[in-house]
Order: sequence, then C-alpha cells, then structure tokens
Amino acid sequence: MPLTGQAARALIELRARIFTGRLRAGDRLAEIPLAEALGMSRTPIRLALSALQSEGLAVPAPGGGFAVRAFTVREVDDAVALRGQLEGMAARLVAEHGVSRGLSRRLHEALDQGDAALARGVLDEEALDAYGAMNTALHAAIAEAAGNAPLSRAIAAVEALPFASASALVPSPGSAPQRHRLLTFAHQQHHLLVEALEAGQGTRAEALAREHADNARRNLRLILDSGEAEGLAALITFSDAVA
Amino acid sequence: MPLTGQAARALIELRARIFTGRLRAGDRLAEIPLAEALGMSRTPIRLALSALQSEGLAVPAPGGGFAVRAFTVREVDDAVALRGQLEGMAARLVAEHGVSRGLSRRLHEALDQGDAALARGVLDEEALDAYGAMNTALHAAIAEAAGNAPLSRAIAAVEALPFASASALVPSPGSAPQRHRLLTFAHQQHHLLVEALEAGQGTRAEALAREHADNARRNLRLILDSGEAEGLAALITFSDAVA
DNA sequence: CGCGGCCATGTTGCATGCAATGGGGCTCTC
DNA sequence: GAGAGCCCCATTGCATGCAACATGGCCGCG
Repeated sequence: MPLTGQAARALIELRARIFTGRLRAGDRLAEIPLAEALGMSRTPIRLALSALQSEGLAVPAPGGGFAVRAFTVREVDDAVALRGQLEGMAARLVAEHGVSRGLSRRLHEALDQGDAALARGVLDEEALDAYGAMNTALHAAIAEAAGNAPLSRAIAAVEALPFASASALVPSPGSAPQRHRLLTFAHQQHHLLVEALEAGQGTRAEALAREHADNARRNLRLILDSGEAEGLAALITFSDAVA
Repeated sequence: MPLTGQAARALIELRARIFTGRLRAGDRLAEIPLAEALGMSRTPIRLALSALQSEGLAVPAPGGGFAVRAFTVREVDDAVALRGQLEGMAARLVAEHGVSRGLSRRLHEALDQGDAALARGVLDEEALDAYGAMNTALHAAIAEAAGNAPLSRAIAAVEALPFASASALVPSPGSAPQRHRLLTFAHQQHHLLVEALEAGQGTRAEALAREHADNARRNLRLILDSGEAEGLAALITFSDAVA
C-alpha cells in the first residue's frame, strides 16, 4: 500500500469526502475540479476514481466518468448480513483450529476494555471511542486468526462500504441510556463468542457471529426509522436503487 | 462495464494472459512492453494494472510497478472454502425466501442438462463443455436469486481468482472414468441442493452448498497431488507464499 | 409558439513528454 | 583479486496536450 504518491492521497481524500458527506450520493466526480481541489493533475485522480469503482464507492456514469454510488437501505442491510456470514466463517475456523495463547490474550484484553468502557452507566465521548477501538480490535483479531487470506480480503472489502463496518453504528443510536443498553448487549455477545471460540465450539461461534451482525442490522433499522440519519442522507438513498 | 475502450481491452487481455500462463506468477508487469504488445499507450495499461491489483491478480512490486500475483496452494484452497461459505449463504437465502416459479424452471433445466451430459458413460469434449455451462448457470441462478447484491459481488470477486471458480475444475481431473465419477457425485449434490431449496430447508441447503465446495477442494488437491498441474504451475507457487 | 437540428462547449479518454527514483554494471582502489 | 563506490540507464509516476464524444443551448423552421 503506497502511503506516498499522489494517487494514494487522492484515493484517501476522496473516500473521506464521500464518507463525510462532502461528496453526496449521485454527485458526479469530474476530474478537473477534483484535480484542482486536491492540487494535483488529472492522472492520479483518474487512477483513484478507478480504484473507487473497484471498492464499490463509485459507479461509471453514462457518457463516461464516474459518480458517487448511491446506496439503498436494502443494500446496506444486505452488506451487514454478508459481513455476519463472513465473520461467522472466521469464528468457526478459529474455533476449529483452536485459540492460541496469544490470541486468547488479545481477545480477553478486548473484552476487559469493553467491560471498562461500559462500566460507568453513562458513555461519554471517551468511553465511546474506547469501545469502538475495542470493537474493531476484537473483530480484526478473529478475522486474522482465521488464517484465510481470501476471507480477510472479503471482510475488508465489505467493511469498506459505508455503515457495513463492525463499529460503524457504535456512536450513533438513540438516546444515551438506549445506546448503553445496545452496546452492553452487543458486548455480552462478544463474551459469549470468545467463550465459544475457546471451547472449540465452531458451530456455536458461527451462529453467535451471525447473530451479532443481525443485531447490528436491527440497530441500523432503528437509526433509520428514528430519523437520526444525520450524515446518512448523503450516502443512502431512501427511494429505490441506483445500481 | 465499458466493453469499448483501450483500458478495458488491456484488462481483459492481461487477465487472459495470466490465466493461460502466458504471464507467469512473479513476472514483472512492465508498462512499456505491455503497451507495445497490446498496441496502445502506457496510460490504459496503467489503469488496467491498477484494476488487476484490485482483483487480486497483481501485487505492487518493490520499487514501483506491479508483478503477477503468486498463489499458494493454501490460498486457492482457502478461496474455494470461502466460495462455499458465500454460496451457502446464497442457498440459505433462496430457501428462506422461497423458490419462484421461474427460478424453479431454471434450476430443473440445469439439472436436466447435467443429467443429459452425464448420461453417456464417457464424457467427450462436448459433454464436458455442456456440463461446465450447466454448472455455471446453476450456481449463477442461485447467487442471483438470493437477492443480495453485496453477496453477488463477493462471489464474483472470489470467482475471479484462478481455480476458485465453480467450474474451474470441471475439465481437469484425472482419467476419464474417474472424472465421470467425480462429476456424477457433484451433480447428485446439485440435485439434493435444489431439493432443499424447493423444500425451504435453508440450513440443509447451506450445508449442502458448503459440502459441494469442499468437494471441489478435495478434487483440487487430487489434481495437485497427481502432478496434473499443466497450466497451474504458471499460477501456483508450490513453495511458500508471496503475499 | 413549439419543435427539431446545429453548433459550441465542457468533459472524458488516450498519447506523449519529463523529472525522479532505483538498479545494474563498470571501474577504481586497496 | 575482491570489494566498494560511482555513473548510466531503464522504469515508473505525474503532468500536459490533443482528439472524440456527449451534453446543453440557441437559432431557424414549421
């Protein structure tokens, strides 16, 4: 992954602008304005746009060029379900292969951090950040430990989509007490999942991982139905599909 | 998908050269020779190389540029296992949502075509082609009918890898009688899978789809162990990994 | 007044030019 | 003779130029 290079910079910046809503769904990605805005020539922009298409964040526009992909609610929901299936596979593989001493330590560290973040009844900004980081680390540890590179790639690909990431919904939902309840429940699932992994219960681990993702799907619908879609409107089209 | 355009042509041609072994694992993908060979400038070549990287067929080379990705046996095996998990999800979704009349027709047509191709004891070239086409159609029908676009994308991505495709192993394995036995068994699994789909048995359908992929994994190992790796040596490195 | 065709313009897609970087080979020295 | 340093060159990555295409507006015509 070239951290230097204009094309990489363009890709990162474009991703950021899409995720933050500065570029909204359907917006045309014209090369010249982007090149000027990013202070580079059109060539690296073109490369970044092509990569963005591979990532699924941009779609070819009629008559050439690209536009920001419009995601339907259905599609985001489907993506989370897919993530559940993939993480379920990862969990099953880990359980079947056995949990190494190092992995066990990583998992329990994450669980402890989550417990600590949730220990106080309220979740301030700092606790939310800590929980989010813990969540990312836990899921990443399991995905890695599965030892299946194509699987890891597939998980990374689906996490590149907006709101499909494991910790995408952490900061958002509802009131503070409700949020605490939701995260507490999710973290209980984490505990059960680790328990299943260490007990070598592959099928149970897979089922728990799926249920964990389904939980995220429910929370997502909660957010959308509650009209709490702050930045979401930029990315999700509430009417019908734009493939 | 732009069917016209030099970049698209370059991408297709490069994919073909990698799959046919004309470009071997580890080969450096230098722009100028490729541009000359394909009769175009370096610009569309660069675009195609970037896309090839997204597809996982090329990796960035140290010091810039790209090289043909080297696949380990392990990685191909993992990719097929992943395909099984994904097709298992598709099968489960289809079973849960119910099989439409049109889908049922497509499925049974495929089953009949497979039966016909296998009816004669021997498998000539034509019968193999027919079986392969049937196989592709059957798997594609189920993947589509699942109605989960991110899932379809994921399946397409994993099928883009060499030997991970559903029908990649059809023409290859072993002697003619052995091949007939293997395909007959695989097709019996097709029958059972369709039965499960139409009976709404989601869990069974998922298990069958996974088992079907595991069957492909066994056949793959059979080929590799039997030294029948004709064009495979160009793509698979039998020593250790090159990420 | 409405519609069709034409032109102008903006944009894309490709080709080419140019500087920077990294590697290989040669030579000089010890 | 072996090793180290230097120079040349090939290759990449980016910038820019150019032609083709599609789009939108305007004018002329019905």
